[in-house]
Amino acid sequence: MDPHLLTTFVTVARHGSFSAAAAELGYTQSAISQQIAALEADLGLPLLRRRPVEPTAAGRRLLEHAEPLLLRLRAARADVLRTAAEPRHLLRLAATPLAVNPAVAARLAGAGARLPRLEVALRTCRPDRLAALVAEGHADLGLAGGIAAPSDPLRLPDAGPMTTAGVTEESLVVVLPPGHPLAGRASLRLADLVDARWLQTPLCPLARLRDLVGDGFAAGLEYEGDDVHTVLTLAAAGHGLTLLPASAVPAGGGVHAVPVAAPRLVHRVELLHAALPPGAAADLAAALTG
Amino acid sequence: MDPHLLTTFVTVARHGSFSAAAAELGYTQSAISQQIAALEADLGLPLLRRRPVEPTAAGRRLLEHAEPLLLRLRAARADVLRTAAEPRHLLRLAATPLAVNPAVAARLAGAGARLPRLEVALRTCRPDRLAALVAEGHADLGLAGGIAAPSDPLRLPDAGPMTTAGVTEESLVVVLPPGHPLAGRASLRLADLVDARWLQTPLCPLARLRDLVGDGFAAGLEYEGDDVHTVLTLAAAGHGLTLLPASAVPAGGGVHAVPVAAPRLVHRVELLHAALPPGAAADLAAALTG
DNA sequence: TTTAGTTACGCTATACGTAACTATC
DNA sequence: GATAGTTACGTATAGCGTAACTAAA
Repeated sequence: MDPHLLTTFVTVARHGSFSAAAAELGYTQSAISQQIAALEADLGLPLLRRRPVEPTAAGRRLLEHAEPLLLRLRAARADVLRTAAEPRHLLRLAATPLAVNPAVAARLAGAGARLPRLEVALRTCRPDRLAALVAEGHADLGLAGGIAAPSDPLRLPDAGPMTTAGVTEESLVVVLPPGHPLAGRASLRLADLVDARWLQTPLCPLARLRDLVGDGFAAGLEYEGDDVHTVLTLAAAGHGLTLLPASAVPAGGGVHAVPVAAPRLVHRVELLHAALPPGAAADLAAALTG
Repeated sequence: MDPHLLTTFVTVARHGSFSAAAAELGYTQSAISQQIAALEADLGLPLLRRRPVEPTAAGRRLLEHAEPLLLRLRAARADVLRTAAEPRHLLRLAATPLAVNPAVAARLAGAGARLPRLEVALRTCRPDRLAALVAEGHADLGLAGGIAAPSDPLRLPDAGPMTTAGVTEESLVVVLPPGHPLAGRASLRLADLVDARWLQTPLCPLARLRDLVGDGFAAGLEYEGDDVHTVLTLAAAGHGLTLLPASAVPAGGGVHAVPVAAPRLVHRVELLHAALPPGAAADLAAALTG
């Protein structure tokens, strides 16, 4: 269970090919073969079927573990190295697109005005990747947005010890295409929409909805990106329903936004960070959460 | 960041000695010295100060990561091996002491009556160790008890992908020593007790209370075991207050049990398991959750 | 001076690449 | 027969133990 072998294993599984993995990792194909053999010998189980290369049942199980394991390993290394890192003048802020809502943007602007020496680089990413970005040290601060019950914390992928703090909570709306029979309603109950077709997006993962509401929420179209505009366009074209914070749906933007009456859910934004680098990071964090 | 070196590092840190770690791990002291040196060279940072042996700031940071990392590694191995394990006739059930409450015990008895071929070995352990026990495959099923808001899941230490299902929820009482001024009350608000002295026990961790209620809850005496009787005895002797499910406090047992009015909290029991071994395990799980 | 971690050095086992082999499409 | 993974084998090196060394109590 050497992480080195684990990395090789996930690479082979991803490519479905020893040779391709060898090329990516800078080894010969023979070395990859030997590494996989070593891993299989260690566990005493075949992990891959050959020709075509695909994981066995045990291999699939291992894949589920390997990715988060390797992530945590990288996170641990990054965290330890951070304790000895140079002070940075530039603060790297990563956020999910919906996390930068009007309230958060205003606080950011306020902090920028009050802290003239603060330099912030902002990038957005999918919610499911944000924690990894912060944990691995590619961002100093993370603003994660997600769906949760009021004042409940978000369920973030576990990437090691991290500090989280609630920032804002905003009510959710169901995004309906024009002409939808329910478009005129003042509010909607999600329980009445479990049988509708929904967009599967990282911004509103259906698995999370099933978790919070119950079974149903069949996926219409799956969109793997994190762009709100694209989601709105897809929703307007009737590919499926989705849930967004009210402020993210423009008035008269071709879709109808109907508030969610039950269950009580919000779009919650949380600030997360590992050890903060010295400097303005703590000030910015205070400005965002305070 | 080889797990092998990580294991050596945590062992050395725990013992505060290279030689003691060498003895435990079956190496020479020289090998340990070389392993620590290799780890420090890999990270480019000193992790331990010598004579006396104690972790540096970076070392302390690494220790926080290393334990859960190694746990997950063992859990991954156990989980993969489980896919090829022989069917077991004996089902190993691990539970926190408070998880085996009257309702759960009755369901267990019912399952035993309906499934004559079911053989169950039950062991108890501290709540914070239960997830690890199940993840590492030392138990097939786990019954975890803990304090949570009603219908909220427990916060279990993350030891990899695991299935959880709620089993029971029971109201909580404050355990007061005889003669306590509040003993006569019909109910109590925890917010009024934040300044009292509390028992620090794995069954009712004060960190969790601070999380759910707010600051305060100073620790009187810390008890590291998982024995309910001991906790009751300590509470009766006035070492501090604690929270227990109502069914765990015997009537006329030398202590007063006063229901908690606010915030709304319960003692929740959850069933957790990784991949279930073939056989009666699924039946028992169904009997407990159904 | 004793105790405890480090360094030098030799040995072995591991892990890689080259190249020959083999099985599958 | 071409493609792709395996096996054999030679070499480099990483990791351990023995033993000599060094620094702190």
